[in-house]
Amino acid sequence: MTENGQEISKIAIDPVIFTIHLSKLKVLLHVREKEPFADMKELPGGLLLHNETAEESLKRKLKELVGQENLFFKQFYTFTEPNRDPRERTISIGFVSLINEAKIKELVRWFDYDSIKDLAFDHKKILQTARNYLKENVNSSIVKYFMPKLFPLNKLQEVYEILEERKYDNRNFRKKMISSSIVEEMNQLEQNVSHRPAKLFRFK
Amino acid sequence: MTENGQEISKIAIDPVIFTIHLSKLKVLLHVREKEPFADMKELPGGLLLHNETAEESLKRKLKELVGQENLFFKQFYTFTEPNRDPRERTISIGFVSLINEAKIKELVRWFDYDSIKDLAFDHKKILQTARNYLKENVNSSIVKYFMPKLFPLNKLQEVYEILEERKYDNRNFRKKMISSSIVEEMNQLEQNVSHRPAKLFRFK
DNA sequence: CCAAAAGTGTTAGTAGTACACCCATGA
DNA sequence: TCATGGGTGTACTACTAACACTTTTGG
Repeated sequence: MTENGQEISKIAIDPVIFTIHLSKLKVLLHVREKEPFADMKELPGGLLLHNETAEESLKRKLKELVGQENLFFKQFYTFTEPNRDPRERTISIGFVSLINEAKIKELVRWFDYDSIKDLAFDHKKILQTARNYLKENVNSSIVKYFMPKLFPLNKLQEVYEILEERKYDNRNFRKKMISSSIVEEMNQLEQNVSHRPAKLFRFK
Repeated sequence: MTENGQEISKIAIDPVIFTIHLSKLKVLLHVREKEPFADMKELPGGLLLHNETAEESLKRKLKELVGQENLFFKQFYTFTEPNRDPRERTISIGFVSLINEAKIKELVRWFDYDSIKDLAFDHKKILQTARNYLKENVNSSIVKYFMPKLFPLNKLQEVYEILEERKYDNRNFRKKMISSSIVEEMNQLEQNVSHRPAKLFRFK
């Protein structure tokens, strides 16, 4: 605190990185080694360095975490509770980031969103706010980031359903995607499946 | 800067307070007295105090600025450019806030959004981001904050048109508002107008 | 009686919803 | 031939868009 009562603070970014794997929404978490909250899980955030914007800091973090810096990301809220970090005041800029499972090397640190219990600090609240943001902003340009280049329409439908927590009618869903030119059919079929192979589509 | 390169920063809030007066979108601005940017206009922001969340700080500011603290407000983005304040690092949490013109005592410090030129710091950018946020999030629960308790439907249409920068067909607009139960007719007429008086409505 | 803004209905097109069976493939 | 998921059409409803004239009031 400076002498006139104006606060100075550390600045953190907390990325909530989502992916979909085996029909489940997953989030990247760390296990804390040190106090406070030792052994609890936390979002893989970090502090802003000198001369760095929040977005630059996030990109640095994404590269470190998943080896890539050109993922989708979006600021969704800044958390400013004075005691959210018991050590010293730290405000945290929350980001939602999305990654396609095919780009992930190891799945160890990814946890089912629905099974996540307590997290360190206020990270449970940050996580829920991010989930809510994601749910309210589902559209084809968001969903795109979860999909591989080529995919069957039914996989696309599944991703929409997981993100929005609702069901679509299969016939209506296909009609909508095709007629609104969101996707286009490629001349390829799914391989190595023990049922009728699906036609593959891509985003236009 | 702390010794390991981790940045500490002052934390500001910058409220972009909108109202509509005489069919124009207006914003509350201050004229700076001191350097840097002396005599230029700026958003009426301020620094977070010790033990204060961004939202508490904003409410304190709103009370000071317009005498009320229960206005609509929403965080829309946090600005973190390292040199956005030439004196020392300050990040700013941007808020959109809305007020009905009837609650404003003096209109001196309110400026037409469309006529605002350069502002101090990065406030022009903050202002444009806020305007954009507002435009993309127009709905009846936002528009409500611009309206008095009772209003003619045509005034409501005008507010939608200003916020969204588009026109509505008068007949279709009225049908939609009434049939979707957003508003209800009261048994009162406009007073003291030199033309056919309009029926007054309120939000349900 | 004029100026000013309020108020009113119909039609056509588009988008969304509900619904049940056959198809192609591998095992 | 069976199990598995892929793939298809029609009818109804709801919403959106286009469009022009009459009404009520004060001055």
